[in-house]
Amino acid sequence: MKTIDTKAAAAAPQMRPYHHGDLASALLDAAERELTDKGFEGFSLRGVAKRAGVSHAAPAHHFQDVNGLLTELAARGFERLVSRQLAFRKKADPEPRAQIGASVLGYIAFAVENPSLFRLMFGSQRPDFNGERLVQAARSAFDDLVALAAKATGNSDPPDKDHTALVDVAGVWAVAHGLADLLSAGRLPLLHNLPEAIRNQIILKLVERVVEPVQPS
Amino acid sequence: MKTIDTKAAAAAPQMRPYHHGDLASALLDAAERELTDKGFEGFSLRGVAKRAGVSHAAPAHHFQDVNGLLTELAARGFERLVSRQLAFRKKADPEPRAQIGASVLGYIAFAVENPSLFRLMFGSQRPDFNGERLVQAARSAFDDLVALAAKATGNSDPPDKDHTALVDVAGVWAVAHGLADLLSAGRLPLLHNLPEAIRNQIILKLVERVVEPVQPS
DNA sequence: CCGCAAACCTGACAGCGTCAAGATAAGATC
DNA sequence: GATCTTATCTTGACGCTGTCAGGTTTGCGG
Repeated sequence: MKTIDTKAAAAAPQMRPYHHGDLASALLDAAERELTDKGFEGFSLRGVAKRAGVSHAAPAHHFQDVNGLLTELAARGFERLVSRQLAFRKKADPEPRAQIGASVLGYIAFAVENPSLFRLMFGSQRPDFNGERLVQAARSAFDDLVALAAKATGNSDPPDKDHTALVDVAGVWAVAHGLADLLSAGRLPLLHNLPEAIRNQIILKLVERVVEPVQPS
Repeated sequence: MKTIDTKAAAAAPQMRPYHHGDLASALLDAAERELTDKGFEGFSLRGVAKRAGVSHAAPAHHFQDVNGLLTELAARGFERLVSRQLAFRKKADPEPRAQIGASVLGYIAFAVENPSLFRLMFGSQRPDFNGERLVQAARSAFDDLVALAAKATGNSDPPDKDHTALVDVAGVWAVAHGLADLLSAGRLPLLHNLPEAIRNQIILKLVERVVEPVQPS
């Protein structure tokens, strides 16, 4: 008979509502809380299981091991990173360079809002970066930026032969990631202590410099 | 000064004396090997002790705990980061902007050469960043860059009121750190697969863009 | 209704960091 | 030179971790 818990079925109808209902996503939620609470170095699989209210060995049935769980967590992180950038772009001027600036601001905002997740995504070796899932999620963020840079500088097509296009992409990527990493770690007090408006202004100015080739008049 | 017992050393060189002589630095050496071998996430204090040939509890007499050892390791890392930058600067043109470029190349070279140590220094929360030792070592790297940027742009004195000087410093810092982090993690294959000469050329071009304020006239 | 397989639990194992207590060597004091 | 002191290092134990083996519950297909 249909003795399925209604709220569990409503929460994730496509998942298998066997015992717990949807332990897989419940574990992911718990894992994210564990990550933000304990940091990615204090992360514990047993702690996640306890948060989800299951035994310490239950996660093994949904994720191969703790690294598998972290891999899925990182993949979701990359997807959210992209959507954060898109949200910033939506509210910005459609002009390509403004879009790049908005993307960078979104990138940095994500890192500051989710420092532990950001470290897991870029600083950890525990997620499986050979897996299809994670690779694709990570690449989508990159491809987005490449396309934007190409539109802004007029250098079309993927950057290969011509290094000038490469400089643009690498520059934006580097500035965004460098600021994101330093700011999310609180390692750049000069910028960190500024009011957000001014800080964003500075960031945008930096992006302007990087993306615009120096014109020798 | 520590003098190893002569008869013990002469009689059986492979049989270590009860008192090591200079275990503190031996542990640091072993810790660095452990770090490069196992990565900063697989790092184990017991593994370090085994490498140094002592019992698992011996390190406690020289470092408060594993985080204390990692703190010292990170502090030495910052010192080496500075010296690596200085080495690059020595071989470069004394002109301020060339010096900045050399510094960035040194920064990146250090990160690529010591990826695990770099993560420990910037991505980990285990070292004690409140301790005097580590703070001073980390600041020296930063101050160096600030002084250089001031010299290059003509904006003297520490960057405080005027944000333009701040943009310069933050820009160079961000580009250097962003590229260093991404390259050392192999997360920027576009640049990573290029021959080093071309890669350095691109990096220098990027630094040029960031450090040079856009001149409207 | 029955059986089966998926989902979950209990218990065990080795490895980890750390504390307590004992053993040893080096130096100080007499 | 003998004894005391103290720093150094070892051994053993504790609770924590991730993972595996085997047993138990649960829902679904026959």
